[in-house]
Amino acid sequence: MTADIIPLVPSKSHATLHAQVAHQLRQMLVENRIAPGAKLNERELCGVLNVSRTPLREAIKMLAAEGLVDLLPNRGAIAVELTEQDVLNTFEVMAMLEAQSGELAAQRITNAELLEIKALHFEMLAAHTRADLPTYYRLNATIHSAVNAAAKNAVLTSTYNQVNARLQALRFRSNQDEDKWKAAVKEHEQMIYALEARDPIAMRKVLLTHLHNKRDVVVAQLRAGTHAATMNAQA
Amino acid sequence: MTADIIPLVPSKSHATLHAQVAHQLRQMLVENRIAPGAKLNERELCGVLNVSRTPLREAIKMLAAEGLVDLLPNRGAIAVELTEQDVLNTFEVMAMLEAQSGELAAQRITNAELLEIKALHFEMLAAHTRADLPTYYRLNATIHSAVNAAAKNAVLTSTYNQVNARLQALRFRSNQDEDKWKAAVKEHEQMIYALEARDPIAMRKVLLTHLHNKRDVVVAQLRAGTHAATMNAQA
DNA sequence: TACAATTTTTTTGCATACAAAATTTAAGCA
DNA sequence: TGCTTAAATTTTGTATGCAAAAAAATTGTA
Repeated sequence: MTADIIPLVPSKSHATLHAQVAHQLRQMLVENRIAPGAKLNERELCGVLNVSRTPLREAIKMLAAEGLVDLLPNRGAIAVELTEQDVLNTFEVMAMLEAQSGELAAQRITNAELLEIKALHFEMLAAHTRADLPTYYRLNATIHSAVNAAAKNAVLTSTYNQVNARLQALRFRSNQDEDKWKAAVKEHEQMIYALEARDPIAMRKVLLTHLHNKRDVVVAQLRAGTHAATMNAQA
Repeated sequence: MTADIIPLVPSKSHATLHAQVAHQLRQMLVENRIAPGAKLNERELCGVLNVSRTPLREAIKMLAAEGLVDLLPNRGAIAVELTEQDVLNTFEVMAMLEAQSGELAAQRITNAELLEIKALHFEMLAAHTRADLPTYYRLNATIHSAVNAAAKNAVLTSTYNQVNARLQALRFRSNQDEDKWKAAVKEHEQMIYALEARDPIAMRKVLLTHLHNKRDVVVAQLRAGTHAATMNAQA
């Protein structure tokens, strides 16, 4: 018997086209390569992604179920455009999910997980010191995911990821000022302390504050952006 | 000019086929007409629902994004089968969502909304007295939805509905004993009091207890069911 | 020019067609 | 019989085709 043939195709790229397309579209929406409110033209996207309409449409339906696009009957899909109220509502849910994740994580985290989070935290401090925003954001997201994973609840994780995805497009361009940034780093430190102490209540409190502040940053930026857009429209 | 022709097709049935199909499949899954773990054969479902594979597949993709079915590459979709751990995880998230809904509802509910919930509660008492389980369940779900609506957060509502849908299939057949049932009714009463008092903390507490008990009922039933299935398999 | 109606073009939604993969059935052989 | 292997069938995944709806362009008119 010959050795099994191990496919060179990376296992990460899901076998099916619609899954790949969904992944790519999600990325495009999160990175604002498709603007909020913009129409998703099927023929156009088929060209860009090099697939036929069938898997593309299947992917779009998944994104609709995830709340990333809106379906308009006979008029296709558009990237969701969040009103300020939508953003506030979303943060209200996110805060709850983060608080619960943190509370459970403080109860269930293993030493290995805690050490990894501490390591990530130091990496993030480095990025902050270098004012390397992209790396900071990546590590920040990784830390929050790690806390979430430590809660050991797959349903919570998937719910968290889904709601969070809707906000990513906003945060992607958010450029907080130095004071707010320092405060966020401080909150992350308190988070580490709460995890080390296995203190669920402290953890919940820190994360609620953290999310509260994140919300304020995003809403401020949103208002500034809306204002700028209004002025552009007037010019 | 002639009078406009008003279509007899109910406007509720969404214009697009894939949306209708998604609705029907969701219903079939929730009502256990498609058993957990069962394969969703496309050709077969096309016959039952009288549509071609295109809208059917689009609907299945939406249900996958909602977590109601699992997609197996090149092997189609199967109705999700929740392990006991999955059920516990789901209830952990549901409890959080209900508690938050209740807390917000206590702060934001209008008098009109409160009166309607009280009316529904009395209807539910009637159903309980008559031991009319189907009506009781329907009203119970309606009340919980009404509380949710009173929280005035659309993101919370859609998240709640999505997570709840995964449990509906289990609850559909759950037949609680008289003591548990009385306790549930009692909890609903306390809920009304907390809403009337606009007491968010009491509301949160009641709902956490309520969900905790619901979880225990479902898990007990699940174990009984699994046990029965095991015995059947042995026979 | 401005505006309305009509034609043309584009786009979406659904059905069908075809290829690849998986499953089932049948055949071959110890 | 029991098991492996190969052929037939089914099923999934993707591409294409067609009709209806929407959007854009054109024409006609004041």
